Amino acid sequence: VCTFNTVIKMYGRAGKHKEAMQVLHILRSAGFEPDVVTYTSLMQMFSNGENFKAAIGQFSEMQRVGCKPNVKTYSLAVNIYARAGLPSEAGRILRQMQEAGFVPNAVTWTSLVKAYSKQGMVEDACSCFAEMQRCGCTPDVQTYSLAVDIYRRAGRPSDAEQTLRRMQEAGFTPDAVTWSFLVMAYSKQGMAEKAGSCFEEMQKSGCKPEGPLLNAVMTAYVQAALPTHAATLFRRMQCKGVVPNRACFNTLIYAFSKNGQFEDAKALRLQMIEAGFKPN
RNA sequence: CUAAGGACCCAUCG
Repeated sequence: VCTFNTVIKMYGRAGKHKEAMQVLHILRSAGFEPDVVTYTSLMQMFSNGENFKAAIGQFSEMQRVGCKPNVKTYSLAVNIYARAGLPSEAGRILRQMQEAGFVPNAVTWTSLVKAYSKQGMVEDACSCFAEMQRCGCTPDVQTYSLAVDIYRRAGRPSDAEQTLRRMQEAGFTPDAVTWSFLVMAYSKQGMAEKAGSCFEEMQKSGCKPEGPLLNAVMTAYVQAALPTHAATLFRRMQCKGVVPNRACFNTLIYAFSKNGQFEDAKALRLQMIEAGFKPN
């Protein structure tokens, strides 16, 4: 079964749903029964393909045939409902999991926090984050990052920052993703100076500024009508060896165009191509 | 090392 599961996983990663399902049939005709890993792999495959109905279909099917989901399976089911924008269903799965005698872990809770925050349900997301801790589950970097994201979505940058500070007090080091949520929280409110100081603090703390984060800071400057700051930062970071990604180029080309700097925009487009990115 | 959670762009859909 392990062998078949591996093959299913590989087809799943390649997005080859039909082939994966064919392997499932071969598995059965070879006299084996799919196990919890088989079903979880299939759920993951459909979830990655954004076919949430099929993903949950596998979850139901396994239970129908008496294959018991485990913590990973339940966590994935919560995440599927989170991504599908169905937070109450996600919460239902977590309760169902507890009733079945399983203890939700950081992965499970993080998915549920995301389910609520994605739908803009700030209060529910926050109480979920609190309940997780009441249940004795310690949030990790990813959970804290999503907690910061709750306030970013809600347009509350100071609460976002407070969450990041609490995370540090709890002994965790914010990573590039955590910082990017905070930067975007400030960016959304036009608070470009705040975004810039986050960027500096982040670098001092030893976190490497990767493309997405650089883009978040540049976007903050552009939003605040400071395209020149964005351009300066872009060049300075390039000299420092930070590799800009496609998003950085797009942001800066947009900034130049909006500012009437068409020659700069055109030059950057060429530079973008040289860097191996195709303009769309 | 058979399966689960977080950011930007791209893609997709509206």
